Amino acid sequence: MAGEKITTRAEDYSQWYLDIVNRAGLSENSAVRGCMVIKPNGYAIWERMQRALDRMFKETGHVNAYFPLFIPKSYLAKEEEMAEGFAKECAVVTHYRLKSVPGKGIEVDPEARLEEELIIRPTSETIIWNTYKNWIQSYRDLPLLINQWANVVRWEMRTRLFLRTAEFLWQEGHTAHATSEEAEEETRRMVEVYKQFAEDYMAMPVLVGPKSEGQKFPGAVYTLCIEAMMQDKKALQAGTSHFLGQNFAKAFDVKFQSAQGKQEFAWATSWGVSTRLIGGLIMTHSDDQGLVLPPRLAPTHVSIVPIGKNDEERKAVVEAAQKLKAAIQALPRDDFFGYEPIEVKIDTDFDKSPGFRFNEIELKGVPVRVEIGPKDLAQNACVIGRRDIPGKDGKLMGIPLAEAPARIDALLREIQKSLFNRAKAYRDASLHTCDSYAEFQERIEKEGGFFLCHWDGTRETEDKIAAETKATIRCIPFDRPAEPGICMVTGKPSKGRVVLARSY
RNA sequence: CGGGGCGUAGCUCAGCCUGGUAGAGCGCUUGGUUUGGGACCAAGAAGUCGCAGGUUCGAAUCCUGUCGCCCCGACCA
Repeated sequence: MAGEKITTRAEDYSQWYLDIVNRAGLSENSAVRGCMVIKPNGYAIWERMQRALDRMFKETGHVNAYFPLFIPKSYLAKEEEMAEGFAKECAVVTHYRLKSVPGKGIEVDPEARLEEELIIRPTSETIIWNTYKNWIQSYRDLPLLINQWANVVRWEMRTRLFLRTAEFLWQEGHTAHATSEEAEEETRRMVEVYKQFAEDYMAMPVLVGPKSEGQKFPGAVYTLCIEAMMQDKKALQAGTSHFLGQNFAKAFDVKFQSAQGKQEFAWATSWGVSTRLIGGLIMTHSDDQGLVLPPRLAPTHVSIVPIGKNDEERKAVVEAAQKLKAAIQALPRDDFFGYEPIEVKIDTDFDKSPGFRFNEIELKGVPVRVEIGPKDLAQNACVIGRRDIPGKDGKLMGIPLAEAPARIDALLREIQKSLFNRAKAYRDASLHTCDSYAEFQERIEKEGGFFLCHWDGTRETEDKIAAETKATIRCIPFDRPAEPGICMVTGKPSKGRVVLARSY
């Protein structure tokens, strides 16, 4: 396995993605169809994401709680649109006991059929609003701002590691408010939190805005999203925030008494991001050498590679590496790394050649690599390599060891910025304005990308475009120019441009 | 659920057409030599050939069934 190069993006983009996931040890397919095992290297990235997001949720007034995995089947039926949207992909629990059958092993005990079948949550609105009914009586109980970190199951027909799996990890925020305005504010606030997380931590530029009617969450009045462009120019829905109106309050009879003494239904939002973000992270930054991680989400920030031929040399370079590690970790901490120390690993695997070790570290996406060999030590220096410029090109030679910690600290911040800038330049270069449907059809096929086009706002036209081009309306960006025009398909009036793209 | 492909060592795969002792490369283990961009030598461990049945003196190989995986399509807030 080691020693082999990964498939290049130009050769086969899907295979490249799978190679990165495999070789960087992020996840693998499990014995259960459609379900992945998240391996330690992959889970460490998720933990970093969780930490940053959780802090942002707390800062906006939310608290965590936990609701059950199982949902009575009848709950799903209470909100009609949701039932319709999710019915086709629900796993159902029908029995609560097995029995041992001599000669046949273990079988489901037919005597142990559940009176009411349970579905495994595809999302938790129903069980949560059923609970909120008991929690909300007065306007003084509002707003209720709750988040949960959980797993959900959606029985997908075709799965891809991280991007679409039958079971995945996510967070789902579920809030209740006294007024429509407050709930809409919350919906907007949380999509902005997602944007900030995507751009500041993942270094992944996103478009922000509502989904079209055809693409919104079932049960929502409207859905806001962040939408990112991958390196193959396909779109990835990276996070969604839904304004649910009073749909769930009505379905579960959640009323409160207002200050004026009236009984009113509560207003709801829900919002979520998932382990899919890891797929987005990979496809935004990684290259043909392997994974590239933005420093703020990298589990290891710096790998030090001591180089030496014999015990005497090795002892000296390892000592220098340890001293450097201590000096880096003693740097003052700030918000950039969440007030945590810079993570430094020392790679003492002298049995492998230095070249092999450099390549392995690049493959794993570590942002900064430091090389310390006898030649460096002779002049009290080291070599610093940056992952965003792989190979020898990114090496800074002869950095004095005394200066190295400060240089590394600055470099990590620079890499974070440069990854974002590079991704944004790439995205912007493939963000086109297009007024002719014929031109759109040709370009979406030949070059791909995001296309800002006029659309008449109807479901029929959206469906027609999807059927003919496999492209969907990804987002109606908030910052689109207020520029009325005519729909490129039907010639009917359009209020402004929407973003069309093929997507994951 | 339709169309195509594939199940042989941890991984990638050859062997199957034309039945006759289970193979290679990588990885792994041990020992030695190496080490500044994917080192080398030697020895070694490792496989119910997806599963079940059938044909045959004899099946990885032929036949039937079955399970699983991958790709394309349908589906996907």
